[in-house]
Amino acid sequence: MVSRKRPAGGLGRSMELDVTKGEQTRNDIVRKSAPLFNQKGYEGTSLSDLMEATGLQKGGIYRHFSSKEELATEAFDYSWGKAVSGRLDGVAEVPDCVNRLKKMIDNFVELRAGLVPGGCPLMNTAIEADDGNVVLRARARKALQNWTVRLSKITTEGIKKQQINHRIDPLKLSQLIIGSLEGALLISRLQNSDEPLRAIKQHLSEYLEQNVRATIRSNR
Amino acid sequence: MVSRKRPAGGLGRSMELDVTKGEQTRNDIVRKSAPLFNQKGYEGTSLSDLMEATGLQKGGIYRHFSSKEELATEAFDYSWGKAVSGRLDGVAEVPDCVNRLKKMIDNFVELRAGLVPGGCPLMNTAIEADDGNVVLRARARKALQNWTVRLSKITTEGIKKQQINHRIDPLKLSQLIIGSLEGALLISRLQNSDEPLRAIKQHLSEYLEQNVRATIRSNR
DNA sequence: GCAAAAAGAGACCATTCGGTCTCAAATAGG
DNA sequence: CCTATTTGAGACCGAATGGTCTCTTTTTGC
Repeated sequence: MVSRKRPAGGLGRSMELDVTKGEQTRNDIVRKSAPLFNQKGYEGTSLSDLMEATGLQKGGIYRHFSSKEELATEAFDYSWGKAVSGRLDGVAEVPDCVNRLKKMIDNFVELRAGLVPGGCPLMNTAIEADDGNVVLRARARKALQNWTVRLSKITTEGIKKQQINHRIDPLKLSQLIIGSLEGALLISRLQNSDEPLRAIKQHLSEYLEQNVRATIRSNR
Repeated sequence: MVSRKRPAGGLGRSMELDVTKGEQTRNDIVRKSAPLFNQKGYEGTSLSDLMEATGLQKGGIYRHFSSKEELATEAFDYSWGKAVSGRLDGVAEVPDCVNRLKKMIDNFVELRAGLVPGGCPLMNTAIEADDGNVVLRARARKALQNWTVRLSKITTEGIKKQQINHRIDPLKLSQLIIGSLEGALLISRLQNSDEPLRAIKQHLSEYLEQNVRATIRSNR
């Protein structure tokens, strides 16, 4: 494991783009364990669960990860990555910044199922790790931070382009949107109903149009 | 344990209002374990934790509860009861229904700390039990249901008294408020900042005044 | 104050937990 | 093809888990 890996442009035996057997297995472990961690939580997911899901024995798993926590961390990153990319899917293509925010909200509401089994990784991890695992909590914080910044940039751009009211605080707006969506998701999951999510989408949409979008002649 | 309890009006030896030693202990166990469950979760709270918190041995605890789950359930009810009573504190006294909703929101935002250690029991339990413990999940659902109905009644009364726009759907409004508050709480906890909570309070307040309160002459 | 009932301590139990280590099998570079 | 390295199986470990049961101590009603 020194410096002999990745045969450069070698079109050798591997069919999966220069990926060593070990690396492939490692990725598989993360990919297969991510839904488990998201559904059952860090503590709720046992080594036996992971063995069953991956089809490996302990030795096989611990060969690639030094601890359950390390695996859980990477699994969270994997789940979060999927969630974020889903929510931002097609967002960049929308020219108007208010519509871009609305598109993101729409993605959140519509894609919530199927994308990542077990609900929003951020919410799940934030709550479980809140009074416990510091590593995971830090990861969740970073994830939220990252998402917030992404949204804020849209708003900032919108203000610059005079599409968004310049009195709007980008950070606050981002937190408002994220909080509202996460809260509605919580209610929706508990009630087994899409209604709360659709209601918040409607609510935020009206708010964005009425209070966020720059008026034609926004003088004061 | 037949029918010899509670000496009626007997001002006998008990100083705590006719409460048997056993009942007292039982209550103590619930009261002392509730914060633990709310902070560390159901799975995250071990029997040893409970023994330490209550100052009892296993035998002492299991004398009063048949399982950890039974205790956790009662502990949730206890925590939730405290949370609800805190949030509704002084609400009934407010005459105007819109102001009553605002008072409840205010209570939620201001009393969030100190009341119940570990955050909102509903959110915590809902998420941990979502893909696991069915008993606790049912309890969380019921709690949400109860809270929703309480808010809805305020809105319904407001509509009848012509304080609230009759086109408002009480159930949807309740879910909007609850979802927004819970979501903001999640963000606030993760960021260690009150700001998101204060922002949602402001946001909801404006929404209530502009879109929910009945206008003097609400004709269409 | 006494006898009966309730309460609690704590030894004990099987099971599962996360984690380690050895050794055989599979892979990979020359 | 052949050997060095990587990979994975699985026996093993101590600690901790939730739960049971017996026996002493305390409370209780009379």
